Amino acid sequence: MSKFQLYNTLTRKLEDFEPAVSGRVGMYVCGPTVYGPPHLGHTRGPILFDVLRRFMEQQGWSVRFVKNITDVGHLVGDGDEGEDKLQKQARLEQIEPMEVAQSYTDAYNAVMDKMNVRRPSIEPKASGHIIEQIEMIQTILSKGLAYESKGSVYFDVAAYAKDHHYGELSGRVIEELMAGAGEQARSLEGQEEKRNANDFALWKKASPEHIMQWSSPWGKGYPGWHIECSAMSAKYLGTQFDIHGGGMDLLFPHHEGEIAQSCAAHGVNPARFWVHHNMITINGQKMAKSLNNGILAEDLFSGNHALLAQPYSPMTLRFFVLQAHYRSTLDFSNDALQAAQKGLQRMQAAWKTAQGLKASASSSLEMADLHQACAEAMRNDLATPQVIAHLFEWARRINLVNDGRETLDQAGLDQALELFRTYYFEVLGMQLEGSGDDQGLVSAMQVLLDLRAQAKADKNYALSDSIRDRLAEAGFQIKDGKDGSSWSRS
RNA sequence: GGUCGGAUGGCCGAGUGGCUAGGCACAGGUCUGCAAAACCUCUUACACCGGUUCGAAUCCGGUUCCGACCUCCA
Repeated sequence: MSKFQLYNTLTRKLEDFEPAVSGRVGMYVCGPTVYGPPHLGHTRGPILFDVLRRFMEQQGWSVRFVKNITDVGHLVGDGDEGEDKLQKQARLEQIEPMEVAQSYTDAYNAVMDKMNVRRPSIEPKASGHIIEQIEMIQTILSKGLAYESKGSVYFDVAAYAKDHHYGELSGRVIEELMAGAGEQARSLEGQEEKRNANDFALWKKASPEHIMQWSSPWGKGYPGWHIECSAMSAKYLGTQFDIHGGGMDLLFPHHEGEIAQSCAAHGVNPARFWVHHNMITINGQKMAKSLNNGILAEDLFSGNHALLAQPYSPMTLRFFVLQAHYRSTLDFSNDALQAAQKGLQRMQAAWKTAQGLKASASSSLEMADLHQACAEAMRNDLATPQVIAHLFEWARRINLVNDGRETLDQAGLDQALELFRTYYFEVLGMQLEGSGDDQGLVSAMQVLLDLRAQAKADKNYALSDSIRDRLAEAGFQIKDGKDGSSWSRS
């Protein structure tokens, strides 16, 4: 059996993955910055790392999965209110940043739940780990790799680069960064306090209108963008853990900064494997506010968006995302989503069919080969598109058996059901949709099917067709088979 | 400008040198009172130009386009 191979951005190669501590995996993934409702871009990473976690658990490893919530930083007068206005308002009318962060955290998790993304083992908030971050900054300061400047603390990239390789993850060359950063970076706030344009903030002095701020040895302020991940991952997973994940857009400067901070403070790269997923585009273009093509997850689910022809369910989204490899860009379009939706329906129908199959005395086809193929695909850098292709082949075989063209004995049938359960539900984390149908609905539908069967027996086709058509309008599809009729949501 | 990654059949999308991924759409067929569903068939597409090789979508070089990052970003 081949080993589990995972692409490591650090080495830009596929490598055999084994947990450093036998049987136990530590994984940290950069979570959302909760300053707005989750959009489609926020869905791919969570789905990928959920699948990675599920797969590793299926290998028998226990996974501690940490995903942070970034709730510090901006949140400065979200509605553009001036300071005066803010101060004059009654306290309860003021924007309370924690409340804003909480509501977006809830919105994020609601979307995750719908997509059947399991909650992490630990979901630490940056605001709850200010002390750890301050301690880490002090450690870096004590090593002479950071400096204080006007109430802020900056990481000294030039000093760090003397003994370390700054840029090892992103492939940036420090000299070029030093040379090129000049022009564009000048306009940024706070540049004049830095020794070098590439230095990044570990701690930022809070301006008066900055509502979220904490006391520190350097005065009131708030932590820099990269330090939270370093501090929290070290706290919950140790100074070095197995996997650090995130989007490719975080490669630089965020993850490069994390590596630098951790190497400075702890002397090691925090993660053995760095795993990055690619971006999502819409009709071939990147999502951007200026292009007005950003789609919120909830918009996709409701279909309430100019670019969407119809709603698409959370499972359609999950299925769609998994049909592309995580390191490829993935393009959203109505055509592509509709194709995914159709395929998903076919897959689910095959599962229902499989559950109703009766065993034959002997098997005319194998199922073990598919099981093997799915396992191989997953071990090959999480080749979920290939797993799905194999599951479609599984569906084809199930349908052949259902049509009486092939047979499965009890063992083969059990094996078939087990395969689908393992890979479709457990590893890919798919869920049946429409499973919210209660028993009353099922019974009522059976009454209608019985009436229609009677009408057909009486050759009253006007009536039987009317039942079928009206149910279709109501969103239920009737399927006539040899052994009677069944229904599904269309 | 720098760094990195792409260009695959009508659409999406796998493909880690030889063994035609898969889905959707279209078309033909089986089945059916008619449909739908299901099943079968739809028998090779890889930006361009060179090169390496017995053999290249896959490796090397060049060209043209596209994208991400370099500034908050999943």
